[in-house]
Amino acid sequence: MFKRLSTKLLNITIASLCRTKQLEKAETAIIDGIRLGILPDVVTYNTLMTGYCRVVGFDAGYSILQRMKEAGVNPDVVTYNSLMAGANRQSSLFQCFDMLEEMLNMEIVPDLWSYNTLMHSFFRSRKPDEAYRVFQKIILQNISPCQATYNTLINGLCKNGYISNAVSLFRNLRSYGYLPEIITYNILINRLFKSGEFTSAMKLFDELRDSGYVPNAITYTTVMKYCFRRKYINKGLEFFFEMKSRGYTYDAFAYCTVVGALLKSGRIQDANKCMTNMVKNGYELDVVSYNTFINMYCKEGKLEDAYQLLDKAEKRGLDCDKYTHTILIDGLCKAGNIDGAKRHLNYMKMLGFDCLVALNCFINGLCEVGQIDYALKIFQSMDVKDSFTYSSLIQNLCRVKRFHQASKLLLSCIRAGMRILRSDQRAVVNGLNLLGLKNDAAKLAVEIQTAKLLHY
DNA sequence: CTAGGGTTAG
Repeated sequence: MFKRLSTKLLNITIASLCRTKQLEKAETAIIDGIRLGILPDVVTYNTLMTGYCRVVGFDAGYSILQRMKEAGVNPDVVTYNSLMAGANRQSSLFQCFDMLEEMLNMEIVPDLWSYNTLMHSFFRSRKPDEAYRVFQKIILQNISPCQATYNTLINGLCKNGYISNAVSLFRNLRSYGYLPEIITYNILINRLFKSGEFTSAMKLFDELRDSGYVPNAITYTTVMKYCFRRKYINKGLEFFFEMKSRGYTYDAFAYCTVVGALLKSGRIQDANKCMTNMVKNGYELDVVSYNTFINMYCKEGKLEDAYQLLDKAEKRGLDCDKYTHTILIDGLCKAGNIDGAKRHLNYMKMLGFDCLVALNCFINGLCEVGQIDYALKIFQSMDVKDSFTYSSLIQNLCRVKRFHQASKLLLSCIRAGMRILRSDQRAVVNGLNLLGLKNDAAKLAVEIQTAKLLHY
């Protein structure tokens, strides 16, 4: 009896340590427990495994499976659900599937959560048909879906372009005996915004309030973000004040959203005040918060402070991401430090990050200092480009009246199926006209129309 | 074990 109670206590300790990412301490606690004769059980290992999946990754989590077998503890359905979730977190459908198969081979019966996770994994990998088949399997096996099943389904349908199906599922939830939760609203509101349906999303937001729910931090952060995107800065800020008045400032998500918008709209002092408030709240900075801070310093022109912060983040053991480096490269370009930007870009490449946005910033920076031909050379060396890449070059080619080159780029952009700013298109056509090249201008206009027909 | 929110370039 005493021992069972102790294992329970051990498990609570491990859970708390894993939640706060203190894996080493969790390991120590297990060893200390064994010394005292408290043996870890399946729950101990499952908890530890979840921790490793979250903090390190799937492989690290999977290695726990070996350890538990060696310790003579048999894995159960939760073990495999946890591994499936770990695989899903790093978007590995095949590993998720492997885990399901391994579970079946071990004659462990999958439960609702196994299917929820598998469905989620299919949706994430853009396989909506397979995902839906998992849902049907749940129903056919007479397992009662839970709220999360429907939430996952609604989110996945939206993500894969079936918004109207998701909306009607949402509307029918009551008839299946489920009340939409706040999380269900949040999912649909976010997805409606993401697909450009601003008005419907805002309507659903009102409906959420009318249904007697109080929006939570996630609802507010979502709504704010898309208000800001539409340049409704003050409207977004009103929501921020409203959420603050409700006490929802326990994490950095809202602050980063607000500061990002303030920086974009040039309200740098306000951004600074906001960040100061965030720090005052005592929240420990994570990578995104650092990025936002670094971005602020760059916009203030304080590159040295920005680099000092990068240093601090790295010393704290945080893994900087592609945003961190892109922000710095853009900062260097905007400060006119092309050599520095080039150096940082090489460093970023060496680290293996996706450099598309950083390269776009660099191209922009090169054009800004008149090195268009160098920018074109970079452009040609890129194997992935987007409309931003084209846009910078087209605008700058127009600026120096190289309209023929601009029109070539414009056409290849549209032919590659990318949307491009109307103002860019006009600039090229008008430019040719201005030079008296009426025929070329007319021809380009026709070619643009034809290319668009094929793609939009 | 689980579903929803944040940061980059025109």
